[in-house]
Amino acid sequence: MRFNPLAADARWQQVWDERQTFRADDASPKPKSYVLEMFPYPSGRIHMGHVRNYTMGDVLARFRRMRGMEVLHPMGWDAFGMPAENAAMERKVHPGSWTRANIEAMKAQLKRLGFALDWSRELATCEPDYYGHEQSLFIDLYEAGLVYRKESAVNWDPVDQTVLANEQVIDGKGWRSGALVEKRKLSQWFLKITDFADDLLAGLGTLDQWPDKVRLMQENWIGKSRGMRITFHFVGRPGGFEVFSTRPDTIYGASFTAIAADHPIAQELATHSPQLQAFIEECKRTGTAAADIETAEKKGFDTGLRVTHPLDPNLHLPLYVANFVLMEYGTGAVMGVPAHDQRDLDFARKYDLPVVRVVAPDGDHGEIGTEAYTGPGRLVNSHFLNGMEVEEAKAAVIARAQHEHWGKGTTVWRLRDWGVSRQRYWGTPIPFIHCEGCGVVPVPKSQLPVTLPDDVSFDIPGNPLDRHPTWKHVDCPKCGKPARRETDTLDTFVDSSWYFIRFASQPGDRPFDRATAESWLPVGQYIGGVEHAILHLLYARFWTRALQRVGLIDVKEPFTGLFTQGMVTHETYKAPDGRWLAPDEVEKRDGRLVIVETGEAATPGRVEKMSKSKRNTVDPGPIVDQYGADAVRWFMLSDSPPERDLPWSESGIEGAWRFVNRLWRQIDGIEDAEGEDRELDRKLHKTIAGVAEDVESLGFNKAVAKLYELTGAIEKAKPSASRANAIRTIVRLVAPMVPHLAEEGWAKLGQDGLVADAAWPDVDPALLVDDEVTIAVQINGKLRDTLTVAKGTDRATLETLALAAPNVVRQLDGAVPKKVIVVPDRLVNLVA
RNA sequence: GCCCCCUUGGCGAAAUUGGUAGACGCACGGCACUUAAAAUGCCGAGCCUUCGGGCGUCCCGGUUCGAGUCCGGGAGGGGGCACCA
Repeated sequence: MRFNPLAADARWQQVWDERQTFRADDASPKPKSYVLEMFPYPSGRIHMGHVRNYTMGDVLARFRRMRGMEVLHPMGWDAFGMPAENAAMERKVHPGSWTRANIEAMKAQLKRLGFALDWSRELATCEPDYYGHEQSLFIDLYEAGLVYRKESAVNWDPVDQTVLANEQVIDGKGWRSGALVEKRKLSQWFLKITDFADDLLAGLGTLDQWPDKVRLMQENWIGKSRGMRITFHFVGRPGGFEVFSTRPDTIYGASFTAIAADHPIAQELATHSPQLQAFIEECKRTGTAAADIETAEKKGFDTGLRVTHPLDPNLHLPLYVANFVLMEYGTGAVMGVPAHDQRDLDFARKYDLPVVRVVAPDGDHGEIGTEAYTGPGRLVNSHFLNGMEVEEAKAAVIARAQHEHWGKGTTVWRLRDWGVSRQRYWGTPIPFIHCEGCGVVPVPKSQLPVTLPDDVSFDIPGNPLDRHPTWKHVDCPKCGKPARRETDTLDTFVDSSWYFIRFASQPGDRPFDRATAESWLPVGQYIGGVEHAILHLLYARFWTRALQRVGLIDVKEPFTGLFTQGMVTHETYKAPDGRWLAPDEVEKRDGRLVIVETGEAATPGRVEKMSKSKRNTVDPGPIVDQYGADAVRWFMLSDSPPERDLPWSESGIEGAWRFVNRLWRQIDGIEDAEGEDRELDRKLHKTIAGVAEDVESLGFNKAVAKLYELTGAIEKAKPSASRANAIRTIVRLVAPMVPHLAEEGWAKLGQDGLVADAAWPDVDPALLVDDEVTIAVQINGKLRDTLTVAKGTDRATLETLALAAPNVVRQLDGAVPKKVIVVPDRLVNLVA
C-alpha cells in the first residue's frame, strides 16, 4: 500500500486538533520548555522561509514533548504595520479586514503543515485585547519615567508621511519607501532605552546560547566609547564649549577644534556671518546618504575664533565648523589630533594645520605622512606624559583634568532613545490626552483600551486618525475640559517586544499574570531570521528589563537560546532579453535550459534568496498539496545546516518524497521474526542517541543523515526480532520530523495512543560501543593499511600487528621504523 | 574605511579533544525488473596513474609523528556598522 499523504495529513491534523494534543498546561508538574519562532507578519501567504523556520521549531517542540517536557509552542500575528494601510489605499479595503483575512488564510496554511502549535493562545497584535494591554504597560512605563516626550529633529519619510526610527533609516533613505529622509522638528514619544545601555551591553555576556554574530552586532549597535569631555575656552571673549575625545592621551597633539554645523555656537555665529550661513547650508545639503559620505571631502569653515589649549595657556587653536562633525554624537564638537586620527589628518593637510606626533611605537619617531598612527606606543612631545603608555596617559590626563576642573572621564553611547511615535493609523493608539490646562495626561486605565475608529479613509496621505472628525476630541480625564487625544500610534516593534510574555499568560483583565508568565519564561529556544538581530531583539531585551524595573515581572533576558536560521534560496533564470523568469517558466530539454513556451534558451543565474524581484520564489502551498506536509518538512531539515542557506530544488523535494515512501514501505512490510541482530541493535541505539543529540543542538541535517543510515541498515538486514524492533522504534525517531507518517505508522503497527504522546526511546549504553574497531596504519602520517581488532587491544599488540601488515611490510622493505606512535583504538603511525 | 563570518567532489554537505577526508543526500553512469515508462532494487564514482602508487579540504608558509581542524600571511565570497571623535 502506498503512503497517501493527503489522507494521512488531514486525518492526523484533525485528531491533534480534537484532542488538543499540543495545548500547553500551565499547571503541569513536568519540566517546562518554551519553544518560539518569530511570529509572522500577516502578508497573506506563508513563504518557504516561514516553512523552514516553523519546521525547525516544530521538530524541537515535538522532540521535547517526547522527552517528557511540558512544551509551550504558540503562534500569533504581528498584525499592525504599513502594508495594511498600503493595501487599504490601493484596494479600498479596510486595513483590519485585509489583515484578518490574511490571518485566516495563513493560519490554514500553517495548519496544513501539521505544526504542533497551541492555537488556544493565538493572538494578533491588532486586536484591542492585545494592544489595550500594551497601552496599559506603556502607561506603567510612563509613570516610572521611562517614557517621555521631546521636541526633536526626526527622520521624516516624505513618501510614507511618517517619522522613522534611526534604525529604519538605511543609507539616509526610508527602509520601506526608499525615499530620501528629511529632518523635521516634531514633538515625539520616546522610550528610555539608553537608561539600560550598560545593562543591555553587560547582559550580552550572559547569553552564551546566542550566536556570537548577533551579540557582536548588538554590542556595536550599543556602541560604548570611553573617553573624556574637555572644555575649551575662547581667547578674547567669554564662553567656550566641550569636546568629546576617546584619545585624551593625545591632547598635546591637538592642532584645531571643530564643531558641527548645527552646533548652537555655529548657529549663533552664523547670524552675523552670511558666509558661515552659506557653509552650514552646504553641510546640510551634503546629506547623510552613504554615497555622499564616501565622496564628501572634509570641509571646514574657519570661524576666526581661537581657543586656549587647556594644558598650555600660550597655545591657541583655531575653531572650525566642519562637515564631518555630528551634532548627534558626543558633544557635537571635537579636538583635532591630526597625527593620530585619519580624518583629522586629512583635514589638517587640507587647511595646512600642524601635525605633531605624540605617540611613538618602538623605533619609529618619524614624521607622519599621509597615514595617521593609531597603534600603541609611548607618549612623546607631551610634557608630563612623555614615556607613558597610551592607557596610562589617558588616565593621567583625566586625573589632571578633573583636579583642575577642565574636563572629566565619561562614557558616550551610540545607542539613542527609542522614538516610538508614528503618524499612522494601523498601530496601537498611544493612550494619552493633551489638555491645555493639565498638559499630557494618561488615559485612565479603566478607560482602556483606546480603540481605533473603524470609519477612516485613506484617499489622501497623512494620518487618518488626525483628520478623523470626532475621534481625537475628548474631555480631559483630569479637569474635564475639552482636550485632544494623541493621534500618534506606536512603532510596531513595541507590539513585538512583549508578545512572548502574553503567549505565556493571557488573562482578560491585565497584560499577564506574573507567576504564570514567570513559570514559562524565559523562552528556552527562540528561532528566527538574522534580520532581527538588532532591532527586535534589542527592543525586546529592553522592554523586558523595563517591565522588571516597574515590578511587573522578574525576568531580565527574555530569550535564553537564540537561533538565526539561514534563508531559502533558489536558482534564478534570465531570458535572452534580460528579464527574470520564474522557475515554472523554464525547463531542461536535452540538458539545456529553455523557456517552456517559446523554446528559446534561458540562462541560469546565481542561487539567491527567494524574492519577488528576481521571480525565483516557490509557493509552498501547491508543493504541500502535491507531496504532502511530511516531504516538505523533511526537505526543509535535510542537507543544509540550519544556520546556512537552503537551496530549494525540485529534485530535492523529490528526494524527500522518495524517503517518505521508503520509510512507509519499511513500516508496511514489517515482518515479525525470531532472533537477534546485534549489529542492527547497535546501529539503532547509536541512532537514538545521535538523533537526540543532534535535534537538541538543532543539527537537523545531521539527524536526517543518521536516519537515512538507519533506514539503509534496516533495509539490508535480514528479518529478525531486532529488525522488527528497529522498525517500531524508527517510527518514534522520525515522529518530530514527519509526524503524519509517524502517526499513520504508529497506528498501523498497533501501538496505543498517539506517537505525538509517545516517549522518546531509551538508549542502552552497552549498545553504543563497538567490540571491534578499525585501526589506521600509517607510515609517516600516510595511510598504508587498516587493521580490524578487538576494542581495547593493547599498544604492544597493535604495534606488532601493524608491522606485520602486508602493505607495511612492502613499504618498509626491511627498514626499521625510528619511532612508533600508537593511539589505542585509533591508529598506529610508523615514523621511518 | 572599521568590525565579523565563510571557503571541503559536478552540487548541498559530514568529519569528538589535531588521528582512516568526502558519511548522508542530490545530480550522474551502468545493470536488473517492465512490451514500454514510471516506481523500485543492485552496482559505480575526488583527481591522476606506468596499477607500485602519486596528488588532493581556496593559496603561501609554520608548529606536529600526524593539520580540513592550531598559528602567521594572502586571495575570493557574504554580512554588520559607517564622517562615532
